[in-house]
Amino acid sequence: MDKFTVARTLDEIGRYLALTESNPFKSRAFDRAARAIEALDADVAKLVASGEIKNVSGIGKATAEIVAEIINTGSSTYLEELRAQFPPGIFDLLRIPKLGLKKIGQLYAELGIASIDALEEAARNGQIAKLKGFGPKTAQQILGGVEFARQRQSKFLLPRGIEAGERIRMLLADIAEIEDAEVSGSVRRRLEICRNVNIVVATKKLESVLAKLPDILDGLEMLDEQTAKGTTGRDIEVRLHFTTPAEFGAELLRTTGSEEFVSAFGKIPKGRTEQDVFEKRHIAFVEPERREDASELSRKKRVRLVQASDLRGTFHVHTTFSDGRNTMHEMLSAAKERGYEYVGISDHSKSAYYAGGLTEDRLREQHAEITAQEKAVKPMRVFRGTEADILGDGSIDYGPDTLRKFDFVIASVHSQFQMQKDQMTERILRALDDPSVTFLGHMTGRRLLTRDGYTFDYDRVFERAGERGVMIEINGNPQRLDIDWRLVKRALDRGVVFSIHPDAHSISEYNAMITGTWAARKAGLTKKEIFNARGLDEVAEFLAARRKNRTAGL
DNA sequence: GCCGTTTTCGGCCCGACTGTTTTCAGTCG
Repeated sequence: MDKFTVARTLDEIGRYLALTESNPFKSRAFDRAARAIEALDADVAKLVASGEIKNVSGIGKATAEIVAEIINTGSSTYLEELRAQFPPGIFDLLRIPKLGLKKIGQLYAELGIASIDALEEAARNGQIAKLKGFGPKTAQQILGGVEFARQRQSKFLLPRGIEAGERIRMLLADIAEIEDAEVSGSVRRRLEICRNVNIVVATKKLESVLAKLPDILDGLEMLDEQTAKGTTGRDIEVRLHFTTPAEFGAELLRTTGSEEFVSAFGKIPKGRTEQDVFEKRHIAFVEPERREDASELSRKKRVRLVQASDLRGTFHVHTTFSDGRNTMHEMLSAAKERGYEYVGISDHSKSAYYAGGLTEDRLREQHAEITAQEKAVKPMRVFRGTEADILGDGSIDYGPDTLRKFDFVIASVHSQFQMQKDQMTERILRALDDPSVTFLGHMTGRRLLTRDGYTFDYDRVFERAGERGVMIEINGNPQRLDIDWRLVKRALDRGVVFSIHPDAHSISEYNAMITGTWAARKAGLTKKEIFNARGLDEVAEFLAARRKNRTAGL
C-alpha cells in the first residue's frame, strides 16, 4: 500500500463531502490530509503501526483512523457509505466547465441529476434556470458546456493515443498470420490532440485475421475491403489498414499522413519499408513528426531532430514545498536515477497562494532542504530556482533581493488570463525586461481540450525574448505542450533558445520530458537549439554569468 | 475535520471573475 493509494482514497472522500456538506472546510480537511500523506518521506504503514501518524500536521483523530483502516483493510467503510449515496459516474459532471462540486451536489439533491444526459434535459426544459443560485444564463452556459464536453469526448491527448496504439499493436503482433503492424496516423506524427488511432497491418491471410479481431476491438465494422474500424478503452476509435508485406512501407507512409504531405509526396511506389519508398523517389527521409505539411520534402538530407537521450538535465520541477506531490528528496533522487547531470527545482512564488507558493521564510527552509539533500545526489548538480508569477502589471513576484538568491527564474502567467491583448502583451514584455528572468514558462497558457491560451502579440514577445536572452520553455506536460510547436520557427528566427521542461509535480511526471521532446521534434528543433541538451559545465557557466550581470544591474 | 492557543471555539491559502444577486456564492487558477 503506497502513500498515493491512501491519498487517493482521502481525496475521494473529500470530493463526496464537497457534494453533501454545507461546511466546505470539512471537505478541504480531507484534501489537506491527502496532501499531508503524499508529503511523507516515511512509510505510511510504519507510522500507522507506531501511532505516530496522529502527529502528522493535517491528520487528526478521524483521518488517522481512516488511514489506519485503509492500510489494514485496503479500503474505507466511510468512503463506501458515501459512494452508496450517489449514482456511479456523478463526477462525470465535472467535465462541464463552470460546474463544480457545490453545484453538482445541488443539482443531484434537488433534481436528481447525475449524468450529462440528464443535465442537458433539465437545462433544456427550464428546470435548471429555476434553481436558486442558477438562472437563465447559467442554464445556457451549461448547454454550451455539454456540447463542449461531448465534442471533446471524441478527441484525446497524445499519451492516450500512444498507449492505446501500442497495446493494440502488441495484441495484433500475437496473431500468427500478421507479419507486421505499426501505428501510423496522427499518433505517429505525435500530434498533441488526436481523433483516432491508425495501425497498418501486413498480412497475406486477411480472412483469418479478420476472424480474430473481435477479441481485440469492440464494435468492429469494415469501412472498405482494406480498412476496419473499431473502438478500444474508453471509446478510442481505432482504424486498421490491411496491406501485404510487400506494400507495408507504402501504406505506412500513406496512412501516416498528413493529407497535405502525402499529396505533395506524389506517387507512392511499392516498398516493404518506408525507407525503401523514400529512396525509390530520391527524397530524403522526413521524420513523421515533420509531416504536417510539405515544407520538409525539399530538403537534401535527413535532419537529426533532438531526442530525449540528448537532454542532459532539466528545470521546472515542483516539490511538496509548494503543490508537488513528492518531496525534495524524492524528486532529486528520481532526477538522478534518470541520469541527469543537473536538475533545477522551482516551486511556486508567494503570490500563487492556491498552489502553496513559498513565502520568503518558506523559501529559506526550502534552500536549507536543498543544501541538506544535494550531497546525496552528487555529482548531479541542483540549481535553486522558482516558478515566479508574472503579476498583473508585469512585475515579477518576489522583490529583487529575493530574486537574486536564485540560480534561475521561470516567469509564468497564472492569473488574469482574460486580459486584453495589448495589456497582456505589455505585461509579458515587462516581465522579459526583468534581468532576473531566465525562462518564460508555458508561454501561451493553453490547456489542451480545456481552454485556449491567453491573447497577446506573440511576435513582439519573441522579439523581446531574443533581445533579452530569455529562453522559452517547451513545457512537456501533455495537457499543455506549450509553447505550441507551430510558433517555434517564428521565435527561432529572432534568436530565441528553447529549453524542454517537465513541469513535474511528481516523480512520474518527469515522463513529460518525453512528450516535451516530441513537441520539440515536431517543431523541427535539433539539439543545438535546446538549452538543456548542453552539459553541466556549460549550463552552470551560462546561469552564473547571467546571475552576475543582473547583480551588476546590467 | 483540523488546528492552535491570547486552548475547547473560530478560523481555515488569496483574488479575479461571473452570474446571481441588492450583498453574495461558486468556480477557477
